Amino acid sequence: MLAAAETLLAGTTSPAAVSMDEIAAAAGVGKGTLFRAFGSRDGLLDAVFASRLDPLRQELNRPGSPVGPDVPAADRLVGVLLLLLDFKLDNPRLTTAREMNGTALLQAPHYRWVHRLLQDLVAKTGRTADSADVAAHLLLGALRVEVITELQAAGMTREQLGRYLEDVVHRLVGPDEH
Amino acid sequence: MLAAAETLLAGTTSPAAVSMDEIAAAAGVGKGTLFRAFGSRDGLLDAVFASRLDPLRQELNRPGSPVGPDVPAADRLVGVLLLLLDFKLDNPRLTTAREMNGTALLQAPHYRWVHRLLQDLVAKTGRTADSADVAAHLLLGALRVEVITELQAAGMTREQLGRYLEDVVHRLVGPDEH
DNA sequence: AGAATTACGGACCATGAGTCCAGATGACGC
DNA sequence: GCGTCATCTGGACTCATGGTCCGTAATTCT
Repeated sequence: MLAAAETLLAGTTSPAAVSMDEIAAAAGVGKGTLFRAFGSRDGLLDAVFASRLDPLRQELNRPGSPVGPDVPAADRLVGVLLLLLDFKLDNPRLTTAREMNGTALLQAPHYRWVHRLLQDLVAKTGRTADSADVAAHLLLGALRVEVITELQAAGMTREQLGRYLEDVVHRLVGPDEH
Repeated sequence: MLAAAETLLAGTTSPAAVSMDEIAAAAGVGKGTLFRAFGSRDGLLDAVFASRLDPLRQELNRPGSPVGPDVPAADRLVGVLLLLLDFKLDNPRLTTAREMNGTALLQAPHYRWVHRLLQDLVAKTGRTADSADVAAHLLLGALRVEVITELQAAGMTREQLGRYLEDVVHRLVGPDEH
C-alpha cells in the first residue's frame, strides 16, 4: 500500500487530488483495509513519509557519517539541513502532499522529530532553549516546499539553494545577544 | 457577505469547517450569489482578507506614519513586521483559514503584495534582489500562524513574540557577505 | 471437521464545493 | 399603467471524496 501510494503521489502534478479510492485500487486492496491500516488520509501520508525518511534517519545515527552523532553541532546542523533540502528536491510531490494538506503540519510526527533535532543542534551552538525553538521553526520554514518551489521557478539551482540555506543558518544560529 | 463571513470565521475554532452554505445563510443570500460574487471559497477568503488588511495598507501609505513611505527602510521593515504580527494575533481565525487551506499560499494576492513590499525594504538595506527575495520569504515564514500559535501555546507573550521578530530581522537583513 | 474469531472489500453515508435553471426583480418603451 | 425583455437571485442539484459498516471469506483454535 505504501508503495502504491508513493507511486501515485509521485506521478501526479497535484498530489492533493490523489484520492484514497485510487490508492486502494492501485494497491489492489479494499478501501476499508486502507483505513484500518492507517486510520486516515493523514495517517497514510505520514506513514509514506516516514518510510521515505527512514534512510535519512539511519544516516543520522550512523557513527562516522558526515551528519552522524559525533559531528560538531554547527557542521551537523548544516549537514542535516542540506540533507533535508535534497530530500525535498527529490520528493517534491510527496512533500507537497504532506505540507499542503490543510491539517496542522507542526503536529505531524516527522515535523516534531526534525524540529526537536534541529532545536537541540541549535541549542548546542550557544542559544537558550526558547531561542533555539524559534530558530528551529525558522529553519524548517525556510525549507517549505512552497518556498523552494518558488525559488526554483525563479531560476535558482540546487547549488544556489544550498548556498542560500547555509547563509540562513549562519545568520540564524549565532549566539544570543541580549 | 464579507461581514457575515468574517463573523463566522472569527467565531469558530476550526475555520476550515465553515462552509459556504453557512456563510450564504448567515449573509441572508443564496449560495449562487456568493459564488457569483467571489468565484470560489479562496476568492471569498481573499476578499475578506483584503478588506481586513485595508487599514494596514492605508497606514503604510500615510505620510508621517511610523511605517510611512518616508521612514528609513530598516525601521520601516521592523515596523511593518510588527504590524503584521499584531494583525495575525488579532485575527487568528481568519489568518488560519487562509494559510491552512491547502491552496498555494504564495500565489495569493496579499502574500505577493506583502512579499514585494518586504523584498523592496530588505533590498534597500543593502542586499541583492535575489537575496532580498529569499529573505522576504523567510520573514513571512516566521510570521505563519501555525508558528505563532505554537509559540503562544508554549507560553510566549505578545511582547516576547515582538522581540523575537526583531531579533530575526536583525539577523536576517544584514548586508550580503560573499 | 466444525466453531469462533478476525480480517477483508466495497457498497454506503455524510458533507461540502461548485453549477444551473426556474422564477423574481427591475428597466424600458408605449 | 402595462407588457416585454434582460438581468439577477436563491436554493435544489450534481459530483467528488473521506470515512463507516457489515456480510462474507479467511484463519485459527479445539
